[in-house]
Amino acid sequence: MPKPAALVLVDGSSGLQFDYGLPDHLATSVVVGCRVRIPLRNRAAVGTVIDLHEVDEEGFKLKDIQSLVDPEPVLTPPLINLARWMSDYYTCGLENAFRAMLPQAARDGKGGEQMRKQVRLIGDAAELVEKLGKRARRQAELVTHLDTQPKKSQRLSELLDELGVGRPSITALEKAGAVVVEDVVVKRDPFADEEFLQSSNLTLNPKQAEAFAAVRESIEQAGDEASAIKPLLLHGVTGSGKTEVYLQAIEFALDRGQGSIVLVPEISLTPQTAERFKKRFAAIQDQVAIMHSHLSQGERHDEWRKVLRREARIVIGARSAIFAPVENLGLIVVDEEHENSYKQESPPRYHARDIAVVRAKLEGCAVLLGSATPSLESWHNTQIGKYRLLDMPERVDDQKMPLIRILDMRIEARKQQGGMAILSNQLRQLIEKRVADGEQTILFLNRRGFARSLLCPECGKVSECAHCSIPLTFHKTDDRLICHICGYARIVPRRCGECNARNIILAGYGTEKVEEVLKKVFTGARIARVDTDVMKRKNMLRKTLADFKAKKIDILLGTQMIAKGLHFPNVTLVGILNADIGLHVPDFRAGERTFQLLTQVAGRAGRGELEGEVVVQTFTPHHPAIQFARHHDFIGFAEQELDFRQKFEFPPFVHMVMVTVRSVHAKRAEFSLKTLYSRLKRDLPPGADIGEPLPSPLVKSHDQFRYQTMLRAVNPRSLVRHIRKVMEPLSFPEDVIVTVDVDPYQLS
DNA sequence: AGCACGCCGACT
DNA sequence: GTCGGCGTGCTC
Repeated sequence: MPKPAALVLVDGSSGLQFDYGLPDHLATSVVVGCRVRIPLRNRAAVGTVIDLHEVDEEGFKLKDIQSLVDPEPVLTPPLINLARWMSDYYTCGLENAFRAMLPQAARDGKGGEQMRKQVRLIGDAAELVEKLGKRARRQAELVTHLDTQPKKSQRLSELLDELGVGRPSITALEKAGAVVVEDVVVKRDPFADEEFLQSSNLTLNPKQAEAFAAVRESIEQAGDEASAIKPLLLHGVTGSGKTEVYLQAIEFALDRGQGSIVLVPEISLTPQTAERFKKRFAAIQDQVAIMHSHLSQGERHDEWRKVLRREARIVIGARSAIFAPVENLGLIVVDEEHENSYKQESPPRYHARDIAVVRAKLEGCAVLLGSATPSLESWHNTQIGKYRLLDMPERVDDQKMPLIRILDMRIEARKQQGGMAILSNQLRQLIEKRVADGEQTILFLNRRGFARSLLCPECGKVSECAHCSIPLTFHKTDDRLICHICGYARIVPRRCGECNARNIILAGYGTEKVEEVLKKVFTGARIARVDTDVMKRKNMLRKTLADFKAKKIDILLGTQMIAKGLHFPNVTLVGILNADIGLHVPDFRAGERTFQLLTQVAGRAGRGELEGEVVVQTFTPHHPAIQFARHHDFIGFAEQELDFRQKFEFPPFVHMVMVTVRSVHAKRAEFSLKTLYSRLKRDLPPGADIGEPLPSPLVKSHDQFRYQTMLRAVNPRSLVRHIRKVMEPLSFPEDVIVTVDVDPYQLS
């Protein structure tokens, strides 16, 4: 006889799904999306209800759900559908998709408290070792080890890792009463709240009004089941007032009772951004939830709860906020949609902008992507009619775009014989004038440290990281060589490790070196440096930027950190010291990234009454990314770049899937990839192809050797299905890790 | 005999 | 993922 049952996806079980019976007291409260406690074998487990249906008990008896972790469902039906889509598209496993959607605290249902298992020794070590003797060698080792630990206890997972013992050994000791395994609470931070004064809507200029009308229309239409509503791409130059359009669109949705999600890149989610949104909706301040990675577990959980309970209807957040459980969603905004930080580089390797588009489709809501330099993926979609393009080509303040000058550093290098050609004469003169006139300068260099590498002129050896295959960067402040991949640091050698030569050369330059040069050249000027090294100290960044705004600093030198979103009206000169960094990396997106970066940095100039000027120093002045950026010509750049992408079959004309094999043993990684490659190559779906198995451009990282092969296809679904089918029956050695990255952004 | 360890299949 | 069952091989 058929009986009602709940299909439960069990946590941490690599995808097990089982049916469970519904006891009377839970018959009505268990719905799809609930987290439940269930018996599994002889232990207790937690899982997510993914379906309710009827089953015939044949041959076995259904076990009952024991209890609810959370009285309410934590995942809405559209989110479950979204997770299914993700697991299919990214081959990531449904439970991985769910994991991305829920804050950890909500997953374990322990009220936001993070627990960990701790093993503590009770009883006398010497006595126990004596008793265990040589019979239970492993157990004796454990006891001896625990005896040396502070409080005679250690985290279970660490213990297993460090000693290489199995869980059974600990269970045996536990049974014998020699140790106890206990749950320990990890403390969370408190949450501080602020007060915000209401700000009101600004008047929209004609272009903004046009864009807003389109968004409004989209929000209104999205509700109708029948109309497949197009995503909107808002191409608005820096300073064209995109945020005001977002704000009014959110308000419009809110008036209809609909919630909104606004995604911003992690770096732009500064207190100022959050403040702008909180201020606009100050009357309903608690309705704005903020989500980003710098919140503590508890804080994140609190914000997420506010959304779940419908206390917050507007969510502002970084990447993972796309999964906020907003009910009756009206609008999703993805600001700076071209930003690479929307791509998650750990499983599930999703792209939040793409998820936004899919979620909008599933939820039947509007989606608005905004950028001054749209990704070629999104731009292409407007060209083929998949997305609707909205255009805001002018600044709200009617300011002209800054004049951009390109300086050929090849000529400069010839002039400054033997020098490093860091600062051209023209740029130096322009800065001098600004300092004299009391105007401010921003200098941009996307490389931190003092020297890029230490080079031996005798044998050509470069000091490399012990764990990664890249040169170590010399940091003068710390007087250390530091690896920018893994953080490994070592003292600076006086002699070459290879040939013992003494005359080691500092090759290439970074912000530290430039700061030193600037101090020598502009004596008396007030100079500040902004990069992750200086800004490690808390509030240092905020203080430096405040000083700069207060005109206490003449020249601000920095890395990417100063490229985005900052508004300083007194800055009339922006210098890009080396536009070529990042241009010659083995990545088909190198040109696109450089164009985006140059445009963004240039946008820092002339934001006030005074006109701005931008100087770009480069060794490749004719590169299209540089030339089009110079003329503020996004469309021109997109056209030529798309030509190139089409000709060489790169995204957005195909989808790519990167298969990477990692291992501490180079040979094993290489061999495993070759095996995998030969199997992937058989029966490739039509239209798909696979590249040679090769060492990754960064062949060694964090002590692991990496080998990769790139697959491409117009239709990613069939390709991913093929990869999944090939990999399923395959097992690799324990120390070999295989990853599949769909639509990868990191190619090294 | 008692224990460690590796392999394998089941878990509703 | 994790547990239990089973076979093997080692030590007492």
